[in-house]
Amino acid sequence: MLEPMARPLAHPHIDDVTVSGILHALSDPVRLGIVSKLLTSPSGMNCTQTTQKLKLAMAKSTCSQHYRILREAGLLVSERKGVDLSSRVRAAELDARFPGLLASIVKSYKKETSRPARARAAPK
Amino acid sequence: MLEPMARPLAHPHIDDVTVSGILHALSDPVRLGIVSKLLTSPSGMNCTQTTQKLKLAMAKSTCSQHYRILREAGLLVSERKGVDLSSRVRAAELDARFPGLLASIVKSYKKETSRPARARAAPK
DNA sequence: CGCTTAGTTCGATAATATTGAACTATAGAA
DNA sequence: TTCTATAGTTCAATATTATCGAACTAAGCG
Repeated sequence: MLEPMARPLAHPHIDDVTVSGILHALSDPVRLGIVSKLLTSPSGMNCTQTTQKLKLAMAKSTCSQHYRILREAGLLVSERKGVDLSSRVRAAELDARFPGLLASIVKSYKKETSRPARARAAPK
Repeated sequence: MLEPMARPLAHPHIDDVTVSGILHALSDPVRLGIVSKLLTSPSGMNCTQTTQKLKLAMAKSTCSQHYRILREAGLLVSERKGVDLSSRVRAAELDARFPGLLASIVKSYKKETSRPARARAAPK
């Protein structure tokens, strides 16, 4: 009998990756945090580790969606590693297509998180 | 009698501008196009000119919303110039807060628009 | 004033995102 | 092999957000 064949994951060709797509994917603070974290996690990271490391409370279905969005925008490659799905940033490819873009975004993000936005007048 | 006082436009303090906010604002191709165009339009640009110059067909209410989103994300300053509202990019301030970010995004956008993404297998 | 140009606001509809529950995939134990 | 636990995905319902036309507000001009 044939292999059940794990459902193929959608990874766009690097030439199909768009700036708008990248910005949309990273416009969510959670996803930006994921990518930022992944860049310094050479062995990749899965959903569970993500929720732990970023100290976020979110449904696993939500985490799954975030990864799907990042993957479909061309930011990540995901592959099965035993029971879990491990993802990494397509850093080299992305930098070849849009030199400096991702690095610039992550740099700004880190600057921001190291010193959060000032307190609002009316914090709602 | 007091001035009718034009409704004040919301312009966030530069320290309240966030990376996610910027990326979200620019994640829409129309808005990215507007900002890109504005950067080379020193005298500013209004909604009508935007629709013309970018050759876009959109309701003026939609254009108004796009400008509102860009303004509230901290990307633009808008001011009345007689009958119309003229907007410009807060380039210097933004570059001081997030060095290179906007320039990097616009550079990538221009690269992309100068040579569009390759044709899809199934252009739907 | 009254007319024209330029935007904004509003109400309805369409497109996205979030979540818990149910389902699929893989590894390891019995 | 069958049973269990772990890790994600898919689904259906709900909540946000975006788009559009229509109605309304602001500013300049005759």
